[in-house]
Amino acid sequence: MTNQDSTRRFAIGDLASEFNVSTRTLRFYEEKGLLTPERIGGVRYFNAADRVRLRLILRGKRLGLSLEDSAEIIDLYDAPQGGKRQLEALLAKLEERRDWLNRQAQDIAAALADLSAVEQRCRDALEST
Amino acid sequence: MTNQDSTRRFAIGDLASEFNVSTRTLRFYEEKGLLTPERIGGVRYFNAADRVRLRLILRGKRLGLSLEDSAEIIDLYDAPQGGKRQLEALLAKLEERRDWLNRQAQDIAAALADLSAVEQRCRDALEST
DNA sequence: GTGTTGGTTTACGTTAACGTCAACGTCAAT
DNA sequence: ATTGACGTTGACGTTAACGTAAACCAACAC
Repeated sequence: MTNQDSTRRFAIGDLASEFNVSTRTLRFYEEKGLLTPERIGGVRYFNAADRVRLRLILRGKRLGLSLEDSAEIIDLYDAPQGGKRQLEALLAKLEERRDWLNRQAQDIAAALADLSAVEQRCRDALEST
Repeated sequence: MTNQDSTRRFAIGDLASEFNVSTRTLRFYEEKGLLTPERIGGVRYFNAADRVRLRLILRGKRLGLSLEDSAEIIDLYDAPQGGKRQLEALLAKLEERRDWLNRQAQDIAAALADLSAVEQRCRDALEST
């Protein structure tokens, strides 16, 4: 049962093809401190945590975040430790993020509404053919 | 009652401050064919349609679209005319867009879920203080 | 008439996020 | 021993989306 567990390591090519990004991209992410693969004889080996971070980075990208923003957020996520002061600051940041995500959701809802309207006009136009 | 109506024109500075973008940005958008202001003695005057397009462009940006993508979509929206063939092609494109928007919504939902989890851990950590 | 405000064009600069070589090492298979 | 697949480090190239500066015009305020 200890197969797909958290001790697994991934070569750069494997991770790249799994997430459909280039190896260059992964090296770039390491360079930027977004990923921190282990090095064995110069060769990179990514672990499960790196994989999770990569997933979050790519989701962030899809949502229109810069790598820097994603990095900041992910670091926040990894960080629920520290004093009361720190934790409260973290909660505040999380609140900001939540607001942002809700605004994004509103934009999407609006876009979907617009799209439906256009679609309707389009169907009407097809009717009158 | 004909005040804020569709015949209004906007100077570049007005539109810029209303949408909180630079005038450079508006000129750039014109250059790219995203906006097509009228010219009176060399000076740009934007109309209500330009304003709508600008709103859509900025929403597209927030959702992570490139200007080119936004342009294509907006042009689609403006275009429900043409033959049956065209209309059906348009419907297909709209469907793609809808799928994309739904995926975006899923990403947001996932991000919100993650955020809630972190928030919970954070509150727990605050409890044990 | 001389600022101040708001517009114009032209053109070079900048940043992010990689792409794209080049030149090289390494290990297993033929 | 050489071929091929996979890895490495530079280092320069590219594209999008503007920023920024220079040099200019037009109108209005004082």
